[in-house]
Amino acid sequence: MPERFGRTEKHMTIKEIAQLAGVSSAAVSRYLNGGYVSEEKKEQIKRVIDETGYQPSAQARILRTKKACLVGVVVPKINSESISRVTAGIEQVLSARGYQMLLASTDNDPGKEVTYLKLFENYPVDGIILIGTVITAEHRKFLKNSKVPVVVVGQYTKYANCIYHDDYGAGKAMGKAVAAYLKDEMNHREEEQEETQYSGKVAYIGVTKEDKAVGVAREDGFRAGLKSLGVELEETCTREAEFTMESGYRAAMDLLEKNRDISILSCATDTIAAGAIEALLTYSRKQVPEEAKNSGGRMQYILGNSKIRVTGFGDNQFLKAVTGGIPTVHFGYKTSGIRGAELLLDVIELGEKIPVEMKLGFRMVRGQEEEDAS
Amino acid sequence: MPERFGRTEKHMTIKEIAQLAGVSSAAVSRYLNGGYVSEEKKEQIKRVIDETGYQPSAQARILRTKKACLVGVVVPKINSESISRVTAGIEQVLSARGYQMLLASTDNDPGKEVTYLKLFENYPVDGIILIGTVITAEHRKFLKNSKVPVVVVGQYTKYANCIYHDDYGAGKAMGKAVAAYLKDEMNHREEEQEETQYSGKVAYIGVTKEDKAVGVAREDGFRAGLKSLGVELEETCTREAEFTMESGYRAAMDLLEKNRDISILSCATDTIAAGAIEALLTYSRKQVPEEAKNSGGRMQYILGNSKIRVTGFGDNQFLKAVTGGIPTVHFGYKTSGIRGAELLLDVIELGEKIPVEMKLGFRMVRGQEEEDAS
DNA sequence: CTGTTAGCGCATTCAG
DNA sequence: CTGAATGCGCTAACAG
Repeated sequence: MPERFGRTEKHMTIKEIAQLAGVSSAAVSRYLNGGYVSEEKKEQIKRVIDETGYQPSAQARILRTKKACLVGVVVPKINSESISRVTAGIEQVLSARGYQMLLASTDNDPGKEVTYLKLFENYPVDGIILIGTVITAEHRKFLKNSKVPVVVVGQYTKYANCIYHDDYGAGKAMGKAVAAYLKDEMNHREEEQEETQYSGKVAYIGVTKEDKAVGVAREDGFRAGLKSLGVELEETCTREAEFTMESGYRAAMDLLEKNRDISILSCATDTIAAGAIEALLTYSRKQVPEEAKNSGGRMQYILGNSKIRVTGFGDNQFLKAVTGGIPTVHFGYKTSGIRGAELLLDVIELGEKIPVEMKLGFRMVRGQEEEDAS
Repeated sequence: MPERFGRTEKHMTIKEIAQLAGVSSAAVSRYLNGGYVSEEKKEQIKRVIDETGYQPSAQARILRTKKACLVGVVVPKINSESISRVTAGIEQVLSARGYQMLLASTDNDPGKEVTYLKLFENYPVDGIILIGTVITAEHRKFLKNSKVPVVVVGQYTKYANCIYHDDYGAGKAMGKAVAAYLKDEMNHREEEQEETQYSGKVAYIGVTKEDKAVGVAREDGFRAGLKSLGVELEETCTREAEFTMESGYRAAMDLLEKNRDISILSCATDTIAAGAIEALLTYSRKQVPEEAKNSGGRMQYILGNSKIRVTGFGDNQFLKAVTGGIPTVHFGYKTSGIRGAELLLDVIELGEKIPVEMKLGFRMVRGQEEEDAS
């Protein structure tokens, strides 16, 4: 093991390089930035820089030039497929236009969100993208007074350029699909004169109403979709969860314990849906241990005699891969990242002043079993 | 819609604040940093700052103080449970000690890794944590000469403080478990005198050998574990995949098409395993459409007559939730994040010079079915 | 307690 | 083409 690491070569400044090369610091600066330098001196400078491994302090450069070629992205969490899709989109246009991206994760804490926004504001970044969850008064205040341009992705706001998804429309489409499925099942049962009573009851696991997109628009749309086909969502069959699998698991367990006749369990996100699937798996093992054992624990959708279906939102590929896919909604997450970055760069580079609000559409994704049937 | 956003209030400097408050800039600086200021002037300054919404430029402060209370973390990808566990550990100790964390994702491109390391080196961060994949010559050069302290998590290196996992040991344990399972199955078949021939063949989907931890140590350990119980891994039954589900899917499909007698399919990561599960699901639907249909597409582990088991590494909770769990290995990812951050802060704050190499252990996680049996 | 002064490392004038 | 001088916004050291 070596005795110590790093800092073997003293941290050099442009001045020292200039001295070693026998030129002025300005010449070195020009050399670095493509200004006029004679071939002769170029050689000198190059030699010294190679020898010393000198790297100019971006820090100081930015203080001077006010240009970092960097944008900061504030995200609610790191371990999320939807968010990584957004950041992939952002990164794509950023790197194409010579920018780099720095991420700050708030771990679903809106307070931290503002903290990191302020950090970025006073840190050398040219712009900020906020992948929004809730927009509090603090957020609004920040957006109004920010020294650097900000675009908000995933939430509507009138205080900044924003790109959001048609959560209401998506919710409504899902509500209709769920209602249609229920009616269809009922008809089948009737035709086949099955004994088992089929309630056709639907349950919903939502999220905090403070999240206007996922918590409000998506759920309102869902209810509207159900209602349009005459199905009602009973309040005893709704729960509120965090944006985690564990929380979805708990909510689903509670729902299952208190309601024996749920036919379809819709969740506000695919992550929550994953927790719900886990709950069904656990619950069915508890309830019908024999059956579960015989099927190798794979009968997660079978609870007692009635089949419970789970639906989500977000089109999570991991979930689709390992379960075959549940009914869900595909949002253009990557697209929203792309558009968001483009918007931001237009403001940064072109000084675009006209505010933009952009709403992106969606696409229903049918689940495994329905696909098979078609 | 408002006409434009932000920058409504001109960007103020400490000097302007001082002028408005009728004091010196130094007084304002002291006010901001808790130095001596008379009550009277405090009032003045407070008033002006409140009115203007002034926020000091962290940028300039850091240029001066060489202290950012910030650490940069370079990660290979954003959408990963293991990595988010590491960053959660880092964040935990960082925030407890008054630091903030910035992330840079390289999207599995080792070239970008060095780019971002250099970015952080010249930006105001006090230290860097690299969640390592491959350590190239470029990496070593950087680690040797970095102006700021670096700790590497997830890979062994002698050029920096590092914290890594016992991948060899974990691989070996998994190899042994797989071999034991195979022998057990063979015995069962023999006892019950079943017709179906059971090959007991094992396949492995690994990753690039450039990744010394996952690609080399883990696989070498796995082979050693198998061998210790007399099982061999045939070269025709190995594939190399990227660290993605899609890649795991492709590798598994290829394996299944070219080898009809695989009994157990071990994967270098749970993410790859998820792709393999998807492949089994797809493949079995293709091969035995009737069975698959009858079981609602849930018979992903049944291929023809022989049961194929999938194993992974990483103890992915999402996978466990929706599938019930496959045999895998739990690494102390969060712990490595915690220790890594502690190490880094000790170097930053205490100037700790003694190099540290830390190896963390693991824990086997049995899959769903085995748990049931016990 | 306070204001003045001198840089942090760099890029950009402006004379030469 | 080039070097000396100036200042980005802030804090540390000093003298009041």
